[in-house]
Order: sequence, then structure tokens, then C-alpha cells
Amino acid sequence: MYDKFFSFVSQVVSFDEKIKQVISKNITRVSYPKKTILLKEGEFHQNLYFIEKGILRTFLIKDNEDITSLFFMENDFLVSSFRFVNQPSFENIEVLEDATLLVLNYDDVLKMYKDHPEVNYLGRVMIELNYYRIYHRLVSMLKFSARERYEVLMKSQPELFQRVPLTHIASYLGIKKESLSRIRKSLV
Amino acid sequence: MYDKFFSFVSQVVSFDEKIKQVISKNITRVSYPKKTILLKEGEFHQNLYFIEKGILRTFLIKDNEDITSLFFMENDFLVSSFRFVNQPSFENIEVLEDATLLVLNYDDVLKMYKDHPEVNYLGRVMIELNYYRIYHRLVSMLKFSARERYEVLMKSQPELFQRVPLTHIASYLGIKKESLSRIRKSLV
DNA sequence: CGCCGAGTTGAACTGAATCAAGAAACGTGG
DNA sequence: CCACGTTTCTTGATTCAGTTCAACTCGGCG
Repeated sequence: MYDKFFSFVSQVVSFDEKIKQVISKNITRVSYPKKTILLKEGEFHQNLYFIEKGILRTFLIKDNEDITSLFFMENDFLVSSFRFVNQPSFENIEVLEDATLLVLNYDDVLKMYKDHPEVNYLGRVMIELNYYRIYHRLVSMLKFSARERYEVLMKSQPELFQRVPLTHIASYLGIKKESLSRIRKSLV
Repeated sequence: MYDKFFSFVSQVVSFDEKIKQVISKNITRVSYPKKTILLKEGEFHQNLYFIEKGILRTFLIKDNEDITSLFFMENDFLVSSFRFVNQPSFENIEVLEDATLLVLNYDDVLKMYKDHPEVNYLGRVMIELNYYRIYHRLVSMLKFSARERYEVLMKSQPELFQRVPLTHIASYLGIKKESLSRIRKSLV
């Protein structure tokens, strides 16, 4: 049923059948077409998503400008970090490419964290990995120019450029789409 | 013995005496004078620090330039994120203000994570909070100008300006010290 | 076929960097 | 406790990376 999910997480923890049952009971599989908005600024984020297929992004609005903060794709876990501090989200979540997601209510997840140490173990490791990723993004903002950041992204995630509009990649890199366009031009 | 530590973590989990014993056995309290380098680029980070007193920073070197990525002060937990992926660190750790730290070997921590779910629970929550913090820094880099980032920091962490040199604050904000100086001048 | 969103190009502008020089503050040894 | 050297911070003049605004191209879709 959720084979892809369990085989992915088996890299981190080994779940016995019993715990797989428990987790499975809390999962719903849902498909959304692109452009679906899963969360709006100001709402409380209730869900944790595991992405089986597709691409999503989190984004913020500032002065009519739309800024992509993160992309999520196959095998990523998505929880708005506002959930960690129990505050309404300042960000939005959008489906960029038709997606099938495993949805877990985050309160259910917290309950499993308490009742089933293996689940909490998985949660800790996954967030450590996400932490590592965004920390490196932060560092690259401090350390690299726009062009360098583009080159790093191009090398590390070339498929992203095939799958999402350049506008979103530009704001993700912290630059304007015109600048991205010029950087790309200067590199052919 | 480690009252300050246990009273701080009691906001998150309630540890019984037995587990406090286990943890205490793995703790060493150490004091370092300012300017001590606790980790150098290229080394593997072995420790997790809980800061009882003092200030530390993580920083990177790029072209003879020194870039502060994070500050840590009282009640913060510090682990280099490279530890999460078992890679040598690209960053350095320096003591900025005479510090007393509780030191835990990270392998011991991992062992406690496996053997004692409560410890893993604490670990997960602390990293969630750290994730939230750096995510917001990342977002502020994408969204705000240098001046705005300065104002936000000034409002949220005014004590930082009393305790660490402006050079480090400048690189932490992603700007040069000259620019920080001019921003400060223009705001009096 | 025509519209619409996404991407490109150009010209002018601007926020922050760079380079260079001084001023102030700090701490270490006599 | 002062003196001297070192680090930290400020100021000015100039340059440059990336923005802004506006017009134009292209490809997809109704």
C-alpha cells in the first residue's frame, strides 16, 4: 500500500509490521493537480506531507512579490516550520507539478512520536537532514554571489530547471528573474 | 550539578531521576576563554555543546574573508550540522566570550537516542526549534534588504550588539562591516 | 487565430562592495 | 597605570552587481 514510503524510510529505521500498521492507519494518499494551494498565509498548518510524486513549493508574499523559499519533490517530507512553534503560517504551499502525497495529520504524528519511539527517531533524522539542507542554503546566501549560487544549484539539482518555471528558481536563489535570465545567457 | 541544564530542558520533556543520571554521566563541564577555537574546518565534529554561559559562533572562510553563520548563547545547543551527515566540517567554531559549556560526545548522544526515547524526543524538539530559527534567517535573506535585516536583528537580539564585535554581526547579516557602519549611522 | 503567461533584452539607476585612510577602543607588558 | 601595538570601527570616493521599468519575443492553449 505504502511500499514506496516504507522502503524509503527503511534507510533510516527498521519498522516492524506492527508499527507499519499503526503508521499506515494515519496515512491518507491524496492527489492534487498543479496550481493547487495547500496552505495559505495565516492558516495553521495541520499536515505533514510525504511526496510520492510531483513538486511543491513554499512561498511568501512581499509587496505583491512572490518569493519561493523551498522546493519539495519525490521522497521529501514537508511540514511548515511554523508548526514547530505552534504559530500560524507566514507562508503558502503550492503544488507545481501534479502530485500524489501521503498526508498525515501533524497531531497524529506528535502522538506517534510519544507512543512509538521509532517514529520519533525517524522524525529526528529527517529533520536533521532538512536542517542540513537549509543551513547550506543559508550559508550559500552569505558566501556566494548570485552567479555562484546559480552554478551550485545547476550542478546539484539540474532536474529542477526542467520541472519548475525560472521565475520561481530566481526568487529561490534570491534574485530577480531578469538577473537570472542574464546569468544564464552569459553562461552559454 | 547540572541544574541549569535540566531545568531548561524540563520545558520540553520531564526526565525522571534515572534518566538524569544516565545523561549526567555523559556530560562534562568545561570552560574556555574567548578566542578558543573548538573546531577547525576539515575536522569531524565530535561534540554537542550546551551553553551555560558565554557566546560562540560558527564561521567559514572564503578568500581570506571570515563569515559568521550562527551565534550561540546561553541555553543554546550547538552541533555542527555536518555531524548529521557524517562529513567533515566546512566550518569553524570559536568562543567569542569566556564560556562554560556542557560537553557531550555526539556518539554517546546517538546511543542515548536509541536507548532512551525521552532523550531522542528532546533532541527532535531542539532541532525543530533550531530549524525554525535558521529557516527564518534564510527567508529574511530572500525577502529583506540589508537595512531591514539589521533592524530585525536589532529588535530581536539587541543584546548581541553589546556582546559581539560588529564585524561578526555584519557577516552574519550578509553584508560588509563598512555597510553596517553606514546603516547604523543613518539610523541615529 | 489571438491571447496570456513566461522568458528575454536594453537602458538607467541604486544599494552595497571595494579600496584606502584615519580614528577610536582594547589589552598586554613594562 | 600608562604607552604602544593591534584590532575594531568609521568615513570618503569610486565601482559594480543586481534592480527597475518598459518593451518585445516566444510557445502553449482556448
